[in-house]
Amino acid sequence: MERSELRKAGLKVTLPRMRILTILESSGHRHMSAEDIYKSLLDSGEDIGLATVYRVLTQFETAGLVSRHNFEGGHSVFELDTGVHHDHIVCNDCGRIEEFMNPVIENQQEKIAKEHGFSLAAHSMILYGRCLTPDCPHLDKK
Amino acid sequence: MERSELRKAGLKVTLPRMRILTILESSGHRHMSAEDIYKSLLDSGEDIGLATVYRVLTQFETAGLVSRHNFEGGHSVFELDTGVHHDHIVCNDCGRIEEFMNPVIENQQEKIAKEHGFSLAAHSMILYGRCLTPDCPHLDKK
DNA sequence: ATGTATGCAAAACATTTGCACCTGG
DNA sequence: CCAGGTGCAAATGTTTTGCATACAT
Repeated sequence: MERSELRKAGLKVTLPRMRILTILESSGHRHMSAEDIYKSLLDSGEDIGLATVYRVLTQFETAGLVSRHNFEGGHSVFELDTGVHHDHIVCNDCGRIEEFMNPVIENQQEKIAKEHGFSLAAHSMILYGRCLTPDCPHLDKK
Repeated sequence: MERSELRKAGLKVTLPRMRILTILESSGHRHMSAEDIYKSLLDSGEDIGLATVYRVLTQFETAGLVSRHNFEGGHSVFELDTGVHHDHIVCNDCGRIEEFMNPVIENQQEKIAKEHGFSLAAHSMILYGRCLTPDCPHLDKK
């Protein structure tokens, strides 16, 4: 149960935190911006401020419950941290986000860091392209 | 000469544009934020607005003279586009930025896109870590 | 009760835009 | 001369913060 996850992180079990966790778990989209989550809360009738959404997400990130990714265009997306590392490929047209994990790339990253005398702390790897699924809007664009 | 580069891009050869090009060419740092460039202009006594710096950089990016990278923390860095693709590894402590190009990673990216049914348009690959150079401040941090 | 959390509004950034004035070709 | 460029200030979009109030433990 998630109440214990919060307590473990030293966070009080509050309604906003529970609701935000629930949305991240049950929304159809694993990847959501703070604004997405905020709107989703409003839609379900909750009266939770956007500032709280940001505060809670930041705390969750610190606690390792959530991970944040900086996408192009200066906005972040959040997702539940399942503990399994992966990177992302994003469709420029429909916004679809898919996850991948490529061991070859992960290995090369370590190798590159070593070659440059760095100890690797993190990386951001995002592929941008166009998915060719039937409902992707780019097919209609002139 | 760079005047022709500008003309080729359909841009008038103006003082701000020349100055910004010069800074990008001759500054010790290949990677600069808009603010960095703006400050550098002020230091050399130029009276050029920050808005102009952004406008010019955006035009240069469109013209392929400059490339922009979205770094962590929601700010962009710009660099002269030499035509040679590369990615970046950044020191979290001293901000040092080094460039690399790894053919294995580039290949895997194409492969991943294919596997997911995407046509790849671009990618952002940034490694974050700590460089172990003698003057890097992290060595002093307690 | 008491230290945390929250809501709201205001602040902080990075970046963009509207507009009157200036300037390169 | 005149389209395009620039400075400045105001607007944007995203995220953070100050503060008085409300809540979990």
